[in-house]
Amino acid sequence: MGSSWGIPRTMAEVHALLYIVGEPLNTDQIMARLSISRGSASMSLKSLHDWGLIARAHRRGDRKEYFRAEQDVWQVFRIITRERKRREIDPVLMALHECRDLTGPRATAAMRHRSEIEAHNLRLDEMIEFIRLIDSLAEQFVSPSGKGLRLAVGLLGKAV
Amino acid sequence: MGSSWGIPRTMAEVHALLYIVGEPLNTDQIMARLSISRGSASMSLKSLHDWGLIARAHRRGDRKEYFRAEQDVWQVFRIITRERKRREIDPVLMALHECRDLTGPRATAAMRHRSEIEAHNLRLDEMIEFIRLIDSLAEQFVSPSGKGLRLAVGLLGKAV
DNA sequence: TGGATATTTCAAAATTTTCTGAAAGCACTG
DNA sequence: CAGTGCTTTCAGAAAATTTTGAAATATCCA
Repeated sequence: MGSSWGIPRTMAEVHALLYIVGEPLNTDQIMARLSISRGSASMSLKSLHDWGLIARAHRRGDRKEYFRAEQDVWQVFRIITRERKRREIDPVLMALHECRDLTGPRATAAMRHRSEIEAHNLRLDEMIEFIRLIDSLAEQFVSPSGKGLRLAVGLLGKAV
Repeated sequence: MGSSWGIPRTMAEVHALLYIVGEPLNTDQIMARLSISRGSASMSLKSLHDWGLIARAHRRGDRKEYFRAEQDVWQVFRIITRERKRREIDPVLMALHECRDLTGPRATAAMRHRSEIEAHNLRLDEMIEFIRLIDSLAEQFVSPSGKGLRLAVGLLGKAV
């Protein structure tokens, strides 16, 4: 599933395994089950943990680290959305602002190509405004309260 | 921008160029401007055209084909969302259904691991239901009427 | 602290994705 | 229907991404 979601294949597989198995597994179990290398397993687990999709767990009498996957699909979706927003929207907004700064009032002092620059700026502003909207929409979806997404589904369902 | 959006770099650049320039360009102009090969330009233009992000245009007295980019950011977003839904949600739904079929009533006839299979099925059903919701949400966003997205932004803005 | 076990790192290898450029294909014109 | 100009195709090249595996590092416990 995750491979079409912009997530490395192995990382997606590790998460899928932990999600489906439901109970905590350790690195060796994961390696064996998925036929992947130790390095790969370690990296995938680290990423998944950074994202918050899995939690460390320990068994007493066992020094190995075990990992358990978040089980709530809504929460999983929220986490993935947050990450995608971070990767796909935030940098774009920053880039747009940088572009805008380059042709701001100060930069147009040269007064050459004035109207052309202004046309570009209009277009840029329109785009910045738009991405801002999408950004705040995404923000709602990932809000920790968790209300945004359910609300959207509910509202749009009715609004059809 | 588009490179973090799951779109090939060159394709994104071609679209950006056409969008920013605003007026139609032909293949040679695009090649020159972006320093890319003819094949690459042709393929990118084909994809963009398939998506509906650019339209063919002709100048009289000129046999070359010109391309003009869709100028409305909302429409651009809708098109990209439609494509991403097609690539990221639809196949997942199909895969989930396939999985579900494998462990459906017929398959459990063997009666072994019965409860384990049922637990998996519950999980699977939960996920299918969830992805269905997301899918219909996306459907609203890409609806040709174009109301879905604006509505969502409006509603959620108020709902904060 | 030493030794044993578990985890992380990272350069090189494998894989996947994307681009190139030459050749084939098409369509118009004389 | 041959010539010209433009577009598309696709096998191989290049680039980007991901994985491996062994060495380095960290952790635990006697």
